[in-house]
Amino acid sequence: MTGGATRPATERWVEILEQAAKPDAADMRDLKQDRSRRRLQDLLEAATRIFARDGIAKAKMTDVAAEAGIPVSSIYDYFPSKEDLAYEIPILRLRQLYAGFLARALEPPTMRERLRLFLTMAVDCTRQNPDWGRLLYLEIWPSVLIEEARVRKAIDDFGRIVVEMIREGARRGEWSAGIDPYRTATIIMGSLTHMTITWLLYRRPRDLGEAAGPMVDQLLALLAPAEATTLA
Amino acid sequence: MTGGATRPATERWVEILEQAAKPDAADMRDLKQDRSRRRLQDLLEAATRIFARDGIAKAKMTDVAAEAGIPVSSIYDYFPSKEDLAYEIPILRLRQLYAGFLARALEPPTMRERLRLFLTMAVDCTRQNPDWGRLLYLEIWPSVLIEEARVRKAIDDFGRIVVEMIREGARRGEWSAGIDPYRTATIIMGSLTHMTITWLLYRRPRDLGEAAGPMVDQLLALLAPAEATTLA
Amino acid sequence: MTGGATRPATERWVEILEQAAKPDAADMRDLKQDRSRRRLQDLLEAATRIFARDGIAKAKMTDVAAEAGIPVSSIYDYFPSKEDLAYEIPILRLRQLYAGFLARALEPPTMRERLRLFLTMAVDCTRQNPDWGRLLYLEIWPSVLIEEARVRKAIDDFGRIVVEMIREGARRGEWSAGIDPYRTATIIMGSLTHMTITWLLYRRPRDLGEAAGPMVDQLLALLAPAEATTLA
Amino acid sequence: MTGGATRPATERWVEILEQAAKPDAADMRDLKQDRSRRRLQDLLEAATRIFARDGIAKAKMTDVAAEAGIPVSSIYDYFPSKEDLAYEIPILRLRQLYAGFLARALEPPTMRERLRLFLTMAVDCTRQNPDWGRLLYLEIWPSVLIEEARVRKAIDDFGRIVVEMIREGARRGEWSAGIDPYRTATIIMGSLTHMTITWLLYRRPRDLGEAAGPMVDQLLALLAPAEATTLA
DNA sequence: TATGAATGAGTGTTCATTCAT
DNA sequence: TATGAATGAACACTCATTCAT
Repeated sequence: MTGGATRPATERWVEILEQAAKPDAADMRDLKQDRSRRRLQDLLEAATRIFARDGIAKAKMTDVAAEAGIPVSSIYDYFPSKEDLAYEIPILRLRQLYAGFLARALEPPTMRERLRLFLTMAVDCTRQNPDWGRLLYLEIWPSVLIEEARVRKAIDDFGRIVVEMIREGARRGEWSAGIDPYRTATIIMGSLTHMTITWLLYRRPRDLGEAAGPMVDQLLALLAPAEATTLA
Repeated sequence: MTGGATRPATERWVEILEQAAKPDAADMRDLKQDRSRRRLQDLLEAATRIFARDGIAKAKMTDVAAEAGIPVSSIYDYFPSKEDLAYEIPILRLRQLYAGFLARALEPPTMRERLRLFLTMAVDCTRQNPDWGRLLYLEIWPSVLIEEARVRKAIDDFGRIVVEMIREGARRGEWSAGIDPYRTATIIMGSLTHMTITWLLYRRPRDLGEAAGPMVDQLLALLAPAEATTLA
Repeated sequence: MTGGATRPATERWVEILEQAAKPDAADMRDLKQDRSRRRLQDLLEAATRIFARDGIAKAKMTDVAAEAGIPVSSIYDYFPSKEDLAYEIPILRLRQLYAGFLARALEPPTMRERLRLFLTMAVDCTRQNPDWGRLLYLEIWPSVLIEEARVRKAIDDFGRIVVEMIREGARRGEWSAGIDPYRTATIIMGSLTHMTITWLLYRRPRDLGEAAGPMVDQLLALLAPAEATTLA
Repeated sequence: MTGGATRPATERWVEILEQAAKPDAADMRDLKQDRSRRRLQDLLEAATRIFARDGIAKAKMTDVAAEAGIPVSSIYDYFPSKEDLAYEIPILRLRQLYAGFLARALEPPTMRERLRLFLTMAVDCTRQNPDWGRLLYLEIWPSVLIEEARVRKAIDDFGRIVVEMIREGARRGEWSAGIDPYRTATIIMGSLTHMTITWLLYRRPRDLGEAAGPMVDQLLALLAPAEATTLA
């Protein structure tokens, strides 16, 4: 279990993480032009702001275009529809999150610390870009309508990674193998999501980053060390 | 339990609950006609289905009317706008939930059991009417746009009640007074919400009601008995 | 002047006046009930106010009913449509004007004085009830759409009476027979109408009644005495 | 005539006329495209016809669009609302009238002739485009509802110009300084308006242009030469 | 007669998307 | 590639009028 140096990076959670961090075919396009890349960047940022402010359904392409400082029709050079534009945003940034975590995931020696790092980075992602958080947590994630595979996958990857990290931790004996990884993942993710949404809607707690620490601690405490498990 | 028979029903959580269960002025209107009441009922149910299916922003009043079997213009006899119609739905049903819990809240002897009852009833509410759940959890609750006071209040009441019940439990010594009621409430509500949303979107776990029990158990275990406390 | 006692009341202008002052078949109805008459009165007054304020096309029956303090559907007991209600108002009041003038028309000895009386009474009619004036001058009279015979007739009667009075004055030798009665009537009526409309729209001149006197004087001066005519 | 050749063109009536003939900021827009200009022209003409026929309030945008041969939504590329479209019509054409008069206003040597020219041109404007006349005289001018500054101003300019021309004539001694310019202007404008409206509604007199001459003559006769004045 | 309730036909306006240049 | 201009398909909401009671 405890993994010697010989074990290749084939732990399930790393596999999922690596694949989640990898750009997919659909994104390989427009690396061509330079101005084009900048415009795309502007566009995505503008769209994030507008969608976060008005909601995807009510947001107007004119507003997005104006915010980005480009003509409306140019948006259609990059995305085939308003929804596609909206969906691309969480996909890209979640990929950044996954890539960022991948780069540092093996630094901490324990799964507990790695999980803490992942969750903290996720909360930070929203804290640093609340508009993106609003878009993800208030528009995309709960949307009845979004069935587009790529978005769903990007979002679901989060859960998968957490579940697999919990499993790996159990495998390594960092906590009891009796723990239900799904339920625990639900508690961890649900709690952080709820805290994040509350912050997005009411700005409470004032400082999301500050509040995240103790919350994560308490959540990780659910993963009691194997020998001491009392409440699993 | 501490309280003697003399303690009047002025515990904070009961106060909030009572007031949350009370119909407000805006609803006192058309109890008059009988046919009218039926139509209103039909309308609300139809609207719940349509809004759950298409989302509020994309739902068409014609669809709602058709589903309810009434002319579009009749909807406007009851509600001034599509949004008002949509918002009324969670308000009414949450009130029912609060009223239902109020009726049974004092049956269990401990706050722990009362909290379990409340949470179970809440989950059941969605299980029995998934369309309503979709409307509440996927459309209304996270909506960036909804600032209408009555909806926000009805939703926030849920959190207030949970927080105050946790406080009351601590006061009674059922668990440690050191527990942070807000964080604990966030964990409890976030976890259940997350589970519910997952069920609504993916029908996993298959049986929400069955999964709720263990989840609630585990969440209530966070409210560990105040070990050294003898008051409990 | 000329007219001896033997001349029967068959002067053309009197004929037209008498017939214009007579209620027509369509009005003979509802003299029945007493409450009904009162309601009708209220209704007409309320309608005058609302139509004057919002214009006939934009005025709402609900507003009229509310202003009159009766249910909307009751309006339809009296008038078959919004337009009919609107048109009845000038018809009735113009008839009052004609009847009022008829009662006093023979008091002054000369046609000049009679004409002055008629014109003054007409201006007074608006001054005393500006809402009615707005309805007549700004809505009904110029309306492209109104072709209903009764309204057109009631309005045209005014012109006919003026024209015939001018003719009668010429016949009597009060002014030159060379005067074109149509053109003169146009000048007289146009000038007064223009003054009235200006007053209705801008409240200038401040005091319509006061301004009417000199205006009527100047207009009647157009009807120069036969021997002195210079500008006919 | 008082002024020698040195008198600059600062006579009040010329000032007003010049400013009334000048396009305002709001019209400077889309002179760009060529096709666009043609479409706008078509649109304005179509709208004139439809509004003249049905009245502004009852006219349908679909009808206007169909008449213009363009899609409804294209109308909104030019005007923000039905009313704005309707109001622009008299504004534009009155400006043309003012500009046309400005170009020829100084040809006749006397104010009397200039006034005659102005009034004749105004009547001609309606005669050549009766639909426009209907819109102006039967819909816009008397409308209770129109308070839009630009329309009111365009219309009021007419009165201002007439008043100032009368004043200038008195100043030059073409007629008595004792004449009340407002009342005289009211008579002149009211008479012509009344004649015009009668023509629009009943096509009487048959030939408006023919009837206008004698009418203008008679009206200008009100401006009797200042008897003792020899300058005139 | 009186009226609350019901309704259908109507309409101005919006906006994502397309396409000629 | 870039974009201004054009457009069709929608849609929430209104309101005069009707009618059962």
